[in-house]
Amino acid sequence: MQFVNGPLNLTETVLSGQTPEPEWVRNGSIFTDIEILNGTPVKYILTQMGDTDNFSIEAHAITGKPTQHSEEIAANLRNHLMRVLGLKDDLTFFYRMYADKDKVLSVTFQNLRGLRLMRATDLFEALICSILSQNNSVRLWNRSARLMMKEYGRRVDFVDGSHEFLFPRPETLARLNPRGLRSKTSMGYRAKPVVMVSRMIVGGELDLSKLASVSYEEAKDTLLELPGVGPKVADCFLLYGLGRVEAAPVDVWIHRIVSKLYLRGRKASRTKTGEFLRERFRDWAGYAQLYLFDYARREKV
DNA sequence: TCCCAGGGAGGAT
DNA sequence: ATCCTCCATGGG
Repeated sequence: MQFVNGPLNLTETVLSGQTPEPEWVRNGSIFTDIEILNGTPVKYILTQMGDTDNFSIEAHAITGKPTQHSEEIAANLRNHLMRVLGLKDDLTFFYRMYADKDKVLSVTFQNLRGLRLMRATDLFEALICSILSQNNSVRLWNRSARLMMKEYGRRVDFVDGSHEFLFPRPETLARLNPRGLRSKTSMGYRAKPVVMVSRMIVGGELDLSKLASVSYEEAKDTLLELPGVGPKVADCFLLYGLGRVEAAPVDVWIHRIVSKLYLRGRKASRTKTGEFLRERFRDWAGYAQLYLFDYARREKV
């Protein structure tokens, strides 16, 4: 890949529980996802070649019609991967800056080198996934998302005979009875806010794209008005959906590890923990949070 | 059986 | 502002 800043660990990145979209399907070191690229559904199969620091990404693209221009699709896919895998983020700079500056954070660099922030392709998808993740495990919210796609998403057939289901549109989810959605996806009480937010978008009360052009604080205040959206889900959407790298979602893992590693075991509130991360790491707060989260979860701190 | 998972809402203090 | 309790669901 051209114009990549620093290393990549594709497996760690995809499996790190981020909420821009449902986790890509994994088969060993091969990952599969589908996306609408320039109006065309594309199924792509990825493998990282080489190693973390000297890599390339091998990609096979499969489309729905045999007549599409492969060069254009390849270019679209390249742009898509650059964005969704955060390949422009200057990880080398990040590591260098905090190697001396923060001995706590830099410890996590050891095993997580090449871990990157993913970015959403679709804002609605990112918001719904973030809502599903509340008080839930990565495994379970992904299961609910997949069930929802299969039940309510548009089916796309590919030239190799396979088929996939897209993430449902807000119009579709807005029409549902929350209890029906709940029974088919086992998302529990999260079904109600999922439907309510969908209805707000369809009704024009909520325009997620508008949040991209306002300040972090203003966007967060707007998000906190939404049902099922508190500080953590709002920050997840700001970070993974809108790409606001100064956002630092505070979940149980971050709350624990920041208290332990930075505050000598003193328990700060979740609000204070978020403020601490944002003030300390500024434009790298999202990355600091990602590394501390993955480290905490991996080490079970 | 209890506790936990990338929490949020509503209420009481 | 901070501290309850409840909210579904499945895994350990």
